[in-house]
Amino acid sequence: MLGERQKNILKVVVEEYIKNAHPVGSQSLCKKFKCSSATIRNDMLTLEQMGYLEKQHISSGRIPSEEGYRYYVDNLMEPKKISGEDMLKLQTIFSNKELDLNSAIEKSLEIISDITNYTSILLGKASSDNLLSKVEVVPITKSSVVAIVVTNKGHVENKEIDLPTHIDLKEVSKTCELLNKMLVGTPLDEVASRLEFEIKPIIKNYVTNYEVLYNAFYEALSNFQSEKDVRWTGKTNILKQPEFSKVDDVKNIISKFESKDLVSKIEETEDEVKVYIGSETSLDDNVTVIKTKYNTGKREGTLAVIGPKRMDYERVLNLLEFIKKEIETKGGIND
Amino acid sequence: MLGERQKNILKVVVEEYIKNAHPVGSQSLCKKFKCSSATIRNDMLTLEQMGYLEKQHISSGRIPSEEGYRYYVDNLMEPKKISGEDMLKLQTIFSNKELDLNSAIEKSLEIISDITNYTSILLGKASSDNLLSKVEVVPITKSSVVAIVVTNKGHVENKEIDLPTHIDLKEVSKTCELLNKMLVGTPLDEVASRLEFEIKPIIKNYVTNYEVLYNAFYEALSNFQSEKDVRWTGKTNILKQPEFSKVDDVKNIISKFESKDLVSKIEETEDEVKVYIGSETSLDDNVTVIKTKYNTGKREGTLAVIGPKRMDYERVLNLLEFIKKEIETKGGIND
DNA sequence: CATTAGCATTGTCAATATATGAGTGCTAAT
DNA sequence: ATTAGCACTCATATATTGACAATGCTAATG
Repeated sequence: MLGERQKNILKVVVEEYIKNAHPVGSQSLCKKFKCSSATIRNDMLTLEQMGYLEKQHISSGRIPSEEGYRYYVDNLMEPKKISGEDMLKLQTIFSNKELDLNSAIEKSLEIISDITNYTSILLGKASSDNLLSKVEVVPITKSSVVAIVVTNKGHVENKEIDLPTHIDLKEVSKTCELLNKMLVGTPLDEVASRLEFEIKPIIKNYVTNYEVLYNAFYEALSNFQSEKDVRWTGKTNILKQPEFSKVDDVKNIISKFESKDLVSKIEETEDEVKVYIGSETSLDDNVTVIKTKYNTGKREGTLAVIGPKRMDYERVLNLLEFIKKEIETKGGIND
Repeated sequence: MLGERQKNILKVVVEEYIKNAHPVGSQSLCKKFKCSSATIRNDMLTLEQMGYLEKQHISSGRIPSEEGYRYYVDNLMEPKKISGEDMLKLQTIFSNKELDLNSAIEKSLEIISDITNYTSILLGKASSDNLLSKVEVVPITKSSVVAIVVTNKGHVENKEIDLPTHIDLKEVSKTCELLNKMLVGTPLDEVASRLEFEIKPIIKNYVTNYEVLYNAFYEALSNFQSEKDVRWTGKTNILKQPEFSKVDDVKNIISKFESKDLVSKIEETEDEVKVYIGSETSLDDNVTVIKTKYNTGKREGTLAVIGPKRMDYERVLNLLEFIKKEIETKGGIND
């Protein structure tokens, strides 16, 4: 078990390191703990043996290990209130009646990125419990139409369909009507299968040239299903952090940001605001991700802030909690 | 004026440097030119004095200057034919009847990025000569709708509109009908002004609660106007090039990539395939951009490849020219 | 007059040495 | 349990050196 002073030393080391990004030596803590550097060193040694602190080399000061951050977040951090200044900025956004919810969310993430110099991500509109709400077809040229699909949560996707020249436009709108009649209310992830097993047999009888048309719609609708809406704010902010001073680290994190499975890695998260440190992120060992889902009933998505492990946990946690709450009340009221 | 041998030396230096990224010394060219290193040195000196070559330090080999690359592209490069291998890859894409044009274009840029390790960009659907072709409103909840706008080129945009609770849905669809009647066929960049000066006076009489509704549509439509479609391929490829071995250069180019005016910087270009070197790019002095517009009548956009100044000019130029031609024929046929 | 051989010059790069300073671990004394 | 003191370790910074790769220049050559 950790003694009281040891806990406090760990807390101070984490907070100092968060602030300055410099390893913390024993001397610098003497006044604060009213004891000699040797005493601090002894405690630090214990903390290191327990896995909470590390050294970069044998004679460097201590920095928190991943477990150290974790212990700090779970036990040491005092959930101070969000600072008045921060709160003010956010409140003016959410109380602005002119601003619709989407824009308010985006703006609030911009503020987070600005004041913290971290990167934030907004993942919108997970398609899993979206229901198909309308299919629309708009002719573009003689041989092509745009298929537009709208969900009950207001998510819109579109796909251009090139038609074989021998298809009559009437056939197309007939198909569209049918799709509307039969598919409205279907969860998006079931659309493809229902299309295949329920619609296909029927369309066969109604529409003369059903096969080409069916294929086109099938591709359009299933393509839609997989697309996700991702909004970055301050994508390169994290590079300003001193931990990213080596080329390889920079290249590495950037390519992670561009990778295709990033969305799924961020997306899987809980309802509450949660902290994922280093290896817990399944994204990159050098970063911390603080994220949460929001759900207004009408709309849902994920908010995430990505920063160095040396992230200002207290502040970001507070900010995200506040924003989540604001979104959910503002979203609720407007319903 | 440059002598024949001098031109050839410049040509070889550029090509060697493109291939190896190592400064080219006088000795290494002796055999090729059947003369002593001193002779080469003299010529190199002349080339340096004329601004075509540079040294990194007093005793390094020579590398091409920006003007050197320019001279090479304008006068020295022999527009060899596209290599059989490259052509084959691209042709299979464009001859694939299953693939629609958009996907074919994207796939072809993927290939360019793959084989060259450069970054490519596809800018779709410049809105300037898009005509508004349909406005659609889909109700989402009691107090919100999605406005969907389609252009004659198949570009779709949408915007959620939060309605004040006291507005009847019928008012909304009445407004929508009116917009369709009056705005279809209008160039996108005129929509906002026509909305204000022509529609507003009329809507006033037709719709009881016109103001809120008008504002909502105004915002939605003008917001739409400014959005652009950007597709990156191999966004981080360029970082693999040896010129990006310093942190600051990497951070710099990445933040340029994320900057908001990037689109406009890339977009302004000519119909033919053109080369912009270093400072000519107005993007970053360390890169070369080769770009072109394509226009199939039905669809238009910009293709661009971004690489180091030490870019393989011949190859990329050929690839882009080929793709542009393929797009325009394939696009034409499908009309 | 263009070309060349020869040589001093100038820079990079890698290896080596050297000093400095920050911080530790350990031990013996308090 | 705490502390003072000391030897030790390592990072960082700086200077020195030699090997090497090119260069510019000059004087000789065909």
